[in-house]
This record gives sequence, structure tokens and C-alpha cells, in this order.
Amino acid sequence: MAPKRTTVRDLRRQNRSTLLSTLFFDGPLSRYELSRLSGLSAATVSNVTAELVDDGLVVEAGSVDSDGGRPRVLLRVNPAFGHVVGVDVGETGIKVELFDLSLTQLAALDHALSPSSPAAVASLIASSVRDVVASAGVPASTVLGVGIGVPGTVEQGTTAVVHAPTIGWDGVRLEELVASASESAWPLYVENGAKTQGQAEMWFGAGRGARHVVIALIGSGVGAAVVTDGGVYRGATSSAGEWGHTTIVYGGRPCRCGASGCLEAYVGAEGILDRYRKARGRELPGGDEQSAVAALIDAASRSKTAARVLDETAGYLGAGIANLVNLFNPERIVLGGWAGLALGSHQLDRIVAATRAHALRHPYEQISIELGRLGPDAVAVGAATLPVAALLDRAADPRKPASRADIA
Amino acid sequence: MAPKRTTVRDLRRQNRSTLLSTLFFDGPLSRYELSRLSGLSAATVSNVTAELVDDGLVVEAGSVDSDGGRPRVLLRVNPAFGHVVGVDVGETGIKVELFDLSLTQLAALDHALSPSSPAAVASLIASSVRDVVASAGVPASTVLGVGIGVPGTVEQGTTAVVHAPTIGWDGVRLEELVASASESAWPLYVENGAKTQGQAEMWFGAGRGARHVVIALIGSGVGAAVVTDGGVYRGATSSAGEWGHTTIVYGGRPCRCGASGCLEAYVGAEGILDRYRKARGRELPGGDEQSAVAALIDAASRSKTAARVLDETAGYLGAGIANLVNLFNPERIVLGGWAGLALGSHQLDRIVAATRAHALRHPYEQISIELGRLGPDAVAVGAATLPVAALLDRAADPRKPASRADIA
DNA sequence: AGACTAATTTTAAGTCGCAAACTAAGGTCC
DNA sequence: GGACCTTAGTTTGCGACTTAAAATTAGTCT
Repeated sequence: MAPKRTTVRDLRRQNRSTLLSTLFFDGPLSRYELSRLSGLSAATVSNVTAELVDDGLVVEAGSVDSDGGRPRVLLRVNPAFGHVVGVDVGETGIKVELFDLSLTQLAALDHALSPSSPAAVASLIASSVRDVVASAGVPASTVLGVGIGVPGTVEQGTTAVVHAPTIGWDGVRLEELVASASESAWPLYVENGAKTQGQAEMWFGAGRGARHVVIALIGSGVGAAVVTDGGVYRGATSSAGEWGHTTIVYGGRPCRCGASGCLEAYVGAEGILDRYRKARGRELPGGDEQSAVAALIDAASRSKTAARVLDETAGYLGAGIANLVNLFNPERIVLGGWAGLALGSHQLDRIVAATRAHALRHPYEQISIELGRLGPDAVAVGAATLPVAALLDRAADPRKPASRADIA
Repeated sequence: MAPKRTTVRDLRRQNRSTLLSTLFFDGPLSRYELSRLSGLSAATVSNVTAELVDDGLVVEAGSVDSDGGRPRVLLRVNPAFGHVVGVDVGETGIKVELFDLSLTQLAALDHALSPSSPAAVASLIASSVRDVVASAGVPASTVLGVGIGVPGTVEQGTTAVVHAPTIGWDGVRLEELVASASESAWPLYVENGAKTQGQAEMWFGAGRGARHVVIALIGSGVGAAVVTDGGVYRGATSSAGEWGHTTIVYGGRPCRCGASGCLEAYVGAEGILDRYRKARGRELPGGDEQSAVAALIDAASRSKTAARVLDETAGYLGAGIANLVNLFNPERIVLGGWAGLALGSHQLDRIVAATRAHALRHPYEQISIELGRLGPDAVAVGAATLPVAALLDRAADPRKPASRADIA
């Protein structure tokens, strides 16, 4: 068993964390409301919030007029307490964005990137982070951490190890590379991009308020972020949620992962276009995947072949979603990723119908299927979320106010 | 957010729980070892264990001679503190077993059962529980609770609702039925049989020591218990883990759940036998499923058809397991259920190979695939585990010693 | 201005775990 | 067989924590 002591001191830390998190997610609140929401006594709330205010983590934010009685003073997390950086390492470029503590974007930077060595990417990340911080005029010392979302599985051990076949990475210790390429010692958090995007949807998008959610992501590849009991599920070594490579057609189409019959080979953008190509018996006009998929969806109103391919896609996708429903029994499914949104906005009905056809009745009745609400920045926002989550989690020690050093 | 206060009192409860659980799972331990394992100070361990001994939950169990120094006094959970009952409601009968607190069986009872109304089953359960308690000469007041494993999904709400199509149950509130059929007010715990069996493997079988495990169960039907971070994963409404009805062959064989291409239709006993029947082009000799499957496995050394059917089964099963590996990223897969054990002991190699072929490399490298170690009583043992888990969890209040009333 | 209300803060318990000092129980060594 | 280790477990004193109740603060209402 893990030696998880519980001293009276941990109590305070946990209460700090609870109150800070409540303030973060449920907006400005009075001490009184905090007391109700957290279950803590008014005295404790007063006591703990005084500390949080002292530490600069929380500030007063006006007051609510009363109708007879002392007006409530509202408290909220101090957005200027610190800043966080989110990095989205994609297959064709990287995005670097700077946020304040309320995840309001202050600056952003894009870099196109042809497939490059991990070291080259790491040094580009390091310099871009420095640039974006400088461009916003934010003092480097207020940066609480840098979150990095990558397109591949991430094994979280003492240090994160990235396996991203689509960009040719295998066993890359990105943290170490970035750390040695940058002179600042900001805490780094590396995580799979589907999971960071999922966390972004949970905090600010279609997942808000639910505790059991699967965020399905369909783009070139297919992935998912599974949220159980409010937290992203990681499994033994954090590579859980590889939905794209679950078998849905035993012995079916070959997949780029080497296996056959994977869901990704049917509903990933490449798989969809390839099936369309084969159905038409000739090449498609050139162009990037996104516009090709858009063209296919557009053609569906005129072309029977296109309509059939999309129908089949909805069928496969529904079966894939049904598998998630049966295995995870979530309360909500969020369909995201550029291809997922494109498909979803044109044929959500059919996808839902196919899901119903393949799922068991009772778990199916629990769910609602929604489209993602966040735009193309979701991966970066989600990445920036990681240092914030760390801050909320430990809420820092009463003695040494929360700062870079605390988050590890 | 859930109003989960954290008072200084909860600390004590949690530490009681930690110590009691450590003693339960890691056998007799001295106070000194407890202190190391729990991370609590020696003083606290002394203090808390004194309370536990006072309450009768823990007793001394001899001592270990020293080589220079005061000998250690061993402590263990008092097996006689209370008793628990486990009930296995199967498709063809019910098993009722009585255990002491260390899950040592004291008495057992079997009843064949043709498909019956829920009320009839409930009253049979109630009377059998009374009989088994009486036959062991155990005072009714020491029974801490009754766990019931059922063959279907269980929605846990204020009261458990059972949906078990194979025995014709739909929306059955078994707790209420059993409670009103029995005069004793023992706390009842209703749970899906695959989950109780999974918990039994975790506590006493092939799952010991691991925190992320999937226990796959293959019999007539196919199910799974997913253990994440040491606990059985339930999802939003406790019907998670319905592995048998995930689609593995899109558009494939019809399944008794109404969908098509479900894993169960390929690797469930019925599915295997039906495929064999079709492959041979004629009827099989009669008999029950278990002996029919045994006969098929036996025939594989002589019959090409039988061998092929089994090979294909291993392939489907491997793909199904690979889906679990990709989605859950466990550290261990346990293959259980009578058909799973039969298949596993004759062709584990092929199942493992098929799993490797369908799983992603990195999550695959984390796992070991093992056979279940528990016999046919596993469902009942696992059911009996439920009241024990409740006891360990709340470890009862310092003031009023743990008893029936505490577990709810 | 005085009464009344409702949100915070202060005060006075009471609980908890920990470190250090202390006791228990058994060795070793001469 | 007695002085002296060694290790296990207990007692004591203390600081930290939450809570309930009392006090204070800041408005509204008449």
C-alpha cells in the first residue's frame, strides 16, 4: 500500500485546495456561499480565505447588495497571481499560448513545423515560450508552469516518455529536452493532446458539470479522453484511452498502427477519404484533408456514393461510441476534433441512431451526445490547464506561498 | 461540487480505516510495522489500534521473538468480530455462503432454480440466508451484511435496480424485495456478478497487489470487471464494464442483446458452440454447455474443424482483450469464468499472440495476462466482500463500535 | 436614530497527530 | 547475575486544526 499519512496539517492543505478550486470553477463567491458549498464552517472559511488573500491567490471582487443585512463580499481567484503557458505540438506545427490564471489568453504564437528531430522541436518550444512570455510583457518569474500537449501516447513515470509514431518519435523524453534547451526552470507538464483537449472541454466546454464523460476526438487520427469521477483517466502508465486503435471490424482494413480493423481506419479522416476514393473507383482532387472532408460532406447532397460513405461512417462511429458507452457508462459523450465536428454537425442524428443500435439499453439511456464547444485552440488551453490543476491541487503550503517551486 | 467537508474528526476515521485495511490485507502485523506501512507515527498507531482493540475489531495474535529487543506483538483483524453472507444468483440456481470476517467459509447452501419471478427468488434468498446462518450456529446479530451478486447490470441509485435479461428481470428492485421477505434488517448490497467475482480475484486471487486490472469473465455470457486504482470501476450508474456487448465485428453475428457483432456472439460459450455447429454443418450431441465446450477443446487435437474454431476464438478473444488494453491501459489482465479458464488453459499462447497483434505496443508491454485463480465460488465470495469493504471503508465511528447500523 | 438582518470575525473549547521522553521486555557480555 | 545494549510500544506536552457560540460589522427598514 502507498504510505499515505494523514496528519492534521494535510487537513488544512486539503481545505485550502477545496476552497481555491471552488472559487476557480464556480466564479466569484462570498465567504458565506463558500461555506455552504464546501461544507466547512464559516469560521474556517474565513480563516482559510484570509490566508489565501494574504498569499495573493485570492482577491476581493466587489460585493453584493443585501436586502437587509451585511452585504456579501465576493472573492475570486486572482488572475494576476501567475501565468501559465500551453503548448500544442501538432503534426504540422506548434502553437504556444500564454494565459493568466483565469485562462484568459494574453498572447499566442504559431510555428509551422515540418517533421523534425525531437531536439529541434524541444528547442523551438523553449524559444517560443520565452518569446511569448516576453511579447506579453509578463515577468518570467510569474510563470507557474508550461503544459505541453503532444500527438501520441505519453508514459508518465519519473519523467514523461513520449511515443508519437505519426511524427516519428519513439521514447522521447521531451521534458528533459525542453528543460535543457531553456534557461528558465519552469515546471513542465507533458501530456497526450487528446487528454489536454478533453480537460479543456471539461473545464470550459461541453463537459462542464458532468463527472463521467468521454470526449471523443476525430481528426486525422482518432483518440479519446476518458473522464471518470471528474478526472482524466490515465490507467497504469497513462496511455489509456486509445480508442482509435480498438478493433471494430475484426480482420478489416489495415491501419497505420500495423493492426487491422481499427476504428481509426474507418472513421479517421484518412480512412474516410480512402473509403470514398475506393467507392468512387478513382482519385480525388488534391488538397489537404480538412478541405477534402468538407468537400465530401458537401457532395453528399448530390452524390449517392458520397452519401453512402458518410452513412457508413456514421455507422462505424456509432458502434465505436457504443463501445465506449458499454465499457465506461458515462453520462455524456462529447464529439470533438475537426472531423468529428464536421461529421457531427451534418449527421449527428445518424451517429446517435447507430450508437443506440449498438449499445445496451440501460447505459445508453444515461447518455447525451454533444458536440465539442471549443475551437482549434483547445489542445493548448488544455495544456495550460495542467499547471493550474497542479496549483489547485496542492493549493500550496500555508507557509511558503504558492509559486513555481511548489509544483513539481 | 459535492459538499465534502473535512473536519479534524474525519482524520481519525480515515486513519482507523487505513490501519484496519492494512491489517486486513497484509495479515498479522506489529504496531511497529503498521507504523512503517501507513506512514503514521508510532504514537498514533498505538493510540488508534488501542481503540480498534477496544471495539473488538482487532485482536492480538501472538508475538515475534526478537534478537535483542522487546518482541513485537502481532495484531490482526478479529475474524469473529462479525460474519458476512455472500449470495450468487446464477441463471440456473443460487448459492448462499456464510463467512467470518476473514472470509473463511463457515457454511454454504445451494439451490437449483428454474427461472422464477423476482419475488420468488427474493424470498428464496431471504430464507436461505436465514438457514445458512442458523446452520452454522452463528447469532443473527453478528451478521454485518449480505452481498448479492446478480447476472445482469445493476444501477446503483438510492436503491439498486437490476436488469438481467437472461433471467427475464427488468427493473427489479431486489433489495426491497429481499428486505420485505426477511424479518432481519441486515444491510444488503446488490452488485453485478462479474464485478463481485472481479473483486474476489483482486482480494484473494490473480489480481492481488495490482492497482489497474481488468478481470475478463467468459462463460455463457461475457463480462468484465475493470479495476482502476484499486477499486472496481462503476461509471455513472454502475453499469460500466459491459465488455461482452462491445462491437468487434461490425455487422457480424447477431447477438442475444439485439445488436450484431458483439464480442459475446463470438467468444461466449453459446457463440463458440454455434460457430462450431455451423462449421461442421450438423448438430452437436446434446448436453450442457460446459461439457460441450470441454468436448470441443478435446476434439481439437483430432479435428481440423474444431481446431480452426478454437483458433478463431483465440483471435476474437485476443482482439477483445487488446481493446481493453488500449482503452484501460491496465497492468494485468485476468482471464476468468469457466469458459475463459477452459480456453485459457489450452491456448493462452494464441490468445496472447492475438492480443499482441491487435494492441498498441506500449500499453501491451505493460501487461501480463493470467488465468483466474478462484473456483466456482468466486461470485459468492466477492459478494460477501461487499459488506466487509463497507466496514473497512468507514471503519466505524470511534464512539459507537462498528456494527450493522453503521453500514448503510 | 433605533431596530432589525445577515455576513464575517473573534473567542473558547475540544480533537488530532507528532516528537520526545519514558517504560517494557528481551538480549549480550563479562 | 548484573550492567548495559536494543527494539517495541506508551505517555506527555505541544502546536495545528475545526467548530460552535458570542461578538462585531455593515447595511436596510421605519
